[in-house]
Amino acid sequence: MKLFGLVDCNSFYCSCERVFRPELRGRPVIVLSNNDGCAIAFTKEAKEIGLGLMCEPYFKIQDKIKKHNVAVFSSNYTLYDNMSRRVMSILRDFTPRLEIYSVDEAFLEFDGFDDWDLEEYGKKIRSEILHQTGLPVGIGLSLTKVLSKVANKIAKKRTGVFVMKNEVEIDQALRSFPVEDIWGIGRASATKLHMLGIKTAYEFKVYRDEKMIQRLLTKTGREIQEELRGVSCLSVEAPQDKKNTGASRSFGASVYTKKELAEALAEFSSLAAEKLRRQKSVCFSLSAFIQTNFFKDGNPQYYNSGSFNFATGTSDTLRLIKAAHQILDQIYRPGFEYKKAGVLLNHLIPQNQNQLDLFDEHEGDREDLNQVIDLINKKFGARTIQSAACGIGQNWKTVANYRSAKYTTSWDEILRIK
DNA sequence: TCTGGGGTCCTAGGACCC
DNA sequence: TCTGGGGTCCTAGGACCC
Repeated sequence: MKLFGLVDCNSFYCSCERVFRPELRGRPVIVLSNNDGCAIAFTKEAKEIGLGLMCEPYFKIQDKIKKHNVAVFSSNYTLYDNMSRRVMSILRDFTPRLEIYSVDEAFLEFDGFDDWDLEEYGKKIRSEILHQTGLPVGIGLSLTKVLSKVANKIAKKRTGVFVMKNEVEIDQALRSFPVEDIWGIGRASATKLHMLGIKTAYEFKVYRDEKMIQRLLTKTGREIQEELRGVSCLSVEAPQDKKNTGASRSFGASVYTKKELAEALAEFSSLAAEKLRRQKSVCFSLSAFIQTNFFKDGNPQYYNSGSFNFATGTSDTLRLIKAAHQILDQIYRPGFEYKKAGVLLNHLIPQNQNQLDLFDEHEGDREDLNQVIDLINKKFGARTIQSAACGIGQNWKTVANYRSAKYTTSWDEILRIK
């Protein structure tokens, strides 16, 4: 019998911070989004005092933060990525069938483990990760991916591990599981299901009008229903190349000039190009957008975007910057207070399938140059070397007032023990 | 004063072709 | 009044995820 497991780190970002600041144990901790804009991660203690609303603006919760002595961190993705890698590599020791689903979650597939005490095995995985990284995880095991997600949520309320293998156990769990908490059922689908009188996962599972589900929730919803019935539709997937990528940010300060937008777009193009090269792909199209702050009601609003197609696939930073700047020439309008911009790369294919265009007069990709840039930046830190187009002052740069150190990836910032 | 970023999948409908 | 039929490809937009 095949079984699926879902391992998920508890309050991942907060836990990463706490590993290096053990005095914060038992204290509420939150982590803010880019620009310290809103809260995106919360420890149990933070949720207990009424925080925990995803993407609640920081300025709206400041009173609570002061009152309850909440520890606040800017997000430190360098640290979280590195911690994530450590967790995933431990998981790989337990099963070769592993799908890294997000920075803090992985699906595991177990085949031929029928005689094993999976509860015990789960506990072993859990204690190994805790021991080696200091991060607490929850583990759910069941017959399908969707069911393992359910099991995982239940695990978190208990000892950290929960296995449900037979129909009786599963149905009992599903009866008290709200339909809107199922993985893949968002707000819109939940509303539709409620209108059909379906409130719990169990009621969804046994709802017989499958055509109606197909019509209202499309193929995705039907598959979820099957998965609840124990019929596996979703498999554990090997990592695949991204089909799109990009980079976008809100600005730390308001931006008015074309020059600053050009710098920002150059920076985002560089970031996106690095991602492209990391997965050894090239893109055939780049689109760029600029926009004002939509939260400011009184202000005149503006959004525009444009795209640029390449005759041959490219991952060359300078070529991408040039394209982004051409788009900016077309979409920039003076007189607006800009708050956000971004670059998206589309039509990605593997670099080794890229065909050179005989008639292309273009200088082509500076592959050697890009490789050297990537190497230097990897060794000495991001943006050690970059295009001058990205600017020097960068006063639009992301704000991060509460950033912790890069404890695990930078010798300069390594933890000191007195 | 202050409101994130990066993805995937599915479907409907338009454009186009014979 | 009545205005083919069937197929493919592409894109925009919705919904969802962490």
